Amino acid sequence: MLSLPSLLSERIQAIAGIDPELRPATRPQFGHYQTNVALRLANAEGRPPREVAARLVEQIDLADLCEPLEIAGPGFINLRIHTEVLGRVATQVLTEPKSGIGTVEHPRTVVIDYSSPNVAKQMHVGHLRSTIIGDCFTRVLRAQGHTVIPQNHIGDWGRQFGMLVEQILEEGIDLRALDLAGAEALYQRANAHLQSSTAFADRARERVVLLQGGDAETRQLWQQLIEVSKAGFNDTYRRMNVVLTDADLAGESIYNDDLAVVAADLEDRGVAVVDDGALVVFVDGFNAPAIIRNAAGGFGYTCTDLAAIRHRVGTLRADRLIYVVGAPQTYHFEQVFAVARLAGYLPETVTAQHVGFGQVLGADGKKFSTREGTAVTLNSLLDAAEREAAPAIALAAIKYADLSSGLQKDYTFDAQRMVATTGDTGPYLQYAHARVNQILRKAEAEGFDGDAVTVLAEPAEQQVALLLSRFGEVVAAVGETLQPHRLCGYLYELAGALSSFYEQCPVLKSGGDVRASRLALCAATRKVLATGLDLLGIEAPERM
RNA sequence: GCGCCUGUGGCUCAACGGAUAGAGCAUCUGACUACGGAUCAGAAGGUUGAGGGUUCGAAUCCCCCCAGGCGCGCCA
Repeated sequence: MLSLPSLLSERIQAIAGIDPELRPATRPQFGHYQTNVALRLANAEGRPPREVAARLVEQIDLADLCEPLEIAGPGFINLRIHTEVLGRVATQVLTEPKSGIGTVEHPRTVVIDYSSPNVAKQMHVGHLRSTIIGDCFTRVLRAQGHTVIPQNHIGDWGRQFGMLVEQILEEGIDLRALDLAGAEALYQRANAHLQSSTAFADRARERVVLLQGGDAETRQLWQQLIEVSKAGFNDTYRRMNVVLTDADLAGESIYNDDLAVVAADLEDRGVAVVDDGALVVFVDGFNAPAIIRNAAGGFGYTCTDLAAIRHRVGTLRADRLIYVVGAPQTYHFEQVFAVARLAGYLPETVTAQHVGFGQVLGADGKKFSTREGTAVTLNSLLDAAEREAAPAIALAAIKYADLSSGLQKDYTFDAQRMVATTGDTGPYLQYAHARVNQILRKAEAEGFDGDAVTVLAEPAEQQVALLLSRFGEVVAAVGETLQPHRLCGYLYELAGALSSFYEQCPVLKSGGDVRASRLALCAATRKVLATGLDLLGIEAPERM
């Protein structure tokens, strides 16, 4: 079914010939929607905007959906939806399984690269955002009918394993008794050892060769480190209530055998050239070449990312790639994408997007770190929020704080502000849901009788219905623009409209058709709040 | 040196080239024998970092500055 806003747009476009860029009205007196289509056409036609608007209003056929169109200001056309139509749409939101979220016409196969912690290190602040944002994308795109393949690109390969394995052997550690925090402590000891002893550094280097060569003992210890780390990651994922599973693990190591293949392929086809002993690709617009293989013969993360693209497009059949990785990596991904295009690993039909996000800052507005100067662990952030509120609320608070402002910006982790139940916060939305749920619970106890929104006499009722009709559009916009804060803003507006509504309009105490209609409106709102919060990865409690 | 991001009321953030720049927090006024006041209604608070330009129209686009952050060949 075509959503109400798209239906209106289509009708206007049929006459105007261009996308009307329909927008919610900026003020109540301007109705429900406005379009500036006449203003834009006036330029091309060389006629006064209001004259153009008058012609359009005469020809556009919207009598079944709207009150008579109005021309206002410099030439805006304002639309006011019939209340019967609003009621019908609100009822559909209640009736339809997907609450107005449209299934996309052309489903895509989307690979989303997110979370990506490193083996033998606890998850830190940086992983918080990637995990929350990626989880939201997975939920939204799946709801739209896309096939989503999350890829948790964990750091399970590289030189650090040389020193880790050597340290394990030297200390005689039994890895089965180790947890992730213990593994991280081991990492730090190994690193210090590496700095202080050239003999150890030499052994670590040799151990890397053994690991790459498939030496059994080395591989076994490496594998055990991964198991220990996975257990730790999964504890955190469970705590965060995200959809990632072991099936989504696709660590760097799985591309190990492809690295030399990619390098040879690029070199053979002349995409890459040897320069200063390294195999590199020069790309226009980049002031440094992409290094595929360093002069020592090693492969860096550029090569790994290229191999991953090849795999994701060639084997997983993805036609959209999304990387949820911090903003500092923007340059890297632009370059990797450019190289992949040159090499043909990324055909024109496949889109690739890096969703860079800003840093999480401490309460002092500076880079988040412990007193010792090390990065703050993700679990300690969850702990901090849980000191302010119950776990389900604390988690909602963190996720909402993370998703509700633009992703590019840094944001300050302020536990007290996040868990506030007033204002634009996760807990406020949860509260709105819990409260409307209480009304419905009582109604259900005495025989729920609202299944259609039929009466919308009050402005507060109309406002709720109007917002409900926009849900599908908002979700579609998030799927397209990858901006979760739009959904947050929408849900906050809906929760506010709901609060105003039940302040002004008694539900249980009203009677007859009005009561039934208001109950249906409540039910539709509860459904959209719960569905919307779920898309953000936030639980909608029945009571608080 | 080059490049990217950010700059909006005291604070935290919206605004997809459009009407009088919107919210929340904090502050001040109101509304409770309540469908849970964890709420609602209202007030006050802005030359959108500065200056030019494009446009019928600029927080938004272009140019030049200023401030802060982050990147830019052999780590990932």
